[in-house]
Amino acid sequence: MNKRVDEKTVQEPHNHQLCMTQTLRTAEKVCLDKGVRLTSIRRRILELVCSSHKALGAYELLDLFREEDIKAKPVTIYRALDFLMEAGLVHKIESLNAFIGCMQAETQHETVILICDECKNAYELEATSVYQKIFTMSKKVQFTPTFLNIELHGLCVSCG
Amino acid sequence: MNKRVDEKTVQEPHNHQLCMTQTLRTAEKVCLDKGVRLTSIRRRILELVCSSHKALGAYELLDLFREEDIKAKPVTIYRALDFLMEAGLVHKIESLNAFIGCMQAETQHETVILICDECKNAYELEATSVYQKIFTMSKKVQFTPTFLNIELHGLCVSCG
DNA sequence: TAATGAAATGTAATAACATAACGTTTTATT
DNA sequence: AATAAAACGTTATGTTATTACATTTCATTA
Repeated sequence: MNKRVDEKTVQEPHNHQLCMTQTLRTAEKVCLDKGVRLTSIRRRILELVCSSHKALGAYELLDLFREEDIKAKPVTIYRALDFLMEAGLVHKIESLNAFIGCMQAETQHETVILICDECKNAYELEATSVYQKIFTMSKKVQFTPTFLNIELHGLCVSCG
Repeated sequence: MNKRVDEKTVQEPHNHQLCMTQTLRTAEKVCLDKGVRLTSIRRRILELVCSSHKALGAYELLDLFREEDIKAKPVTIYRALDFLMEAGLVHKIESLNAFIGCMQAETQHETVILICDECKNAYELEATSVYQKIFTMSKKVQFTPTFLNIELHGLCVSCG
């Protein structure tokens, strides 16, 4: 059992081992489809990001990564995170300068990120209609949208 | 005419001198109502933030502020920004680590921030129904919302 | 109106987050 | 095996933000 998993604070209680296994399998598939390489460093950092549903900072990930590779430097982590974000396997939570694994990298995800300010768990809620509404609004003022970021802070069911 | 104003890139062309005057007047009123003090430092930093519709970083503001107070330090700016954000007079754009003045501090503002990635102008669009929808969604998963941040990147009418 | 306490500001140091530049190694392809 | 591109190593530094503590300013009231 992974010590970093705190199932009580995950929004929907789940078998996290299975959750991770599936996420990693999806990652393999996504990278294969895209013709990009999920190297051992990238894979390991994805595992660390996904080892819980807590948003982790780059330097927290660095500390964890250093448990196995003492010589790792910040840029190692940032390069891996850039790759993983590009592949849609990891998202950055801008308001925390922290990162979460994406549990639905394959499927469409126009999502709102729910962030518990107590336990720092974060997860995504599909919100396509919200995206559509905002895109429509923006077009009315002749704004050409490229990327939408929605972050909702609050307390999760366990902490609220 | 203020050299920092670039009217072409403001979404709705406007008399920016008037825009600033009104924003500052609103700020006075908001602070009076709240019983908090809009000191000269705070007022000056609000003026700088509002001198254009571009999102400005704290250190950009520091450089501008230092034109008048060479001894100013980062914490001077951050303290003023904290105060102004608390009062709802300034918003932080998390995805840019930058700040904008709020043109509607008095009235309700459940807004989407539109950010032009070309000219860096940013402005707010009222989106109450979007907020309601997201709050409703979050409550369905027993999440207690406190603060919602919506940032839309793209190109404004002048740059698109 | 002087005493007082709270709020605001000054100052120095440092923490936290992120990237640039350049050399070396690994990998896939020929 | 030669080659070129991608990935990674290493050092340094740039950027954003806060902590801690001293001093000053301000509003209150004794």
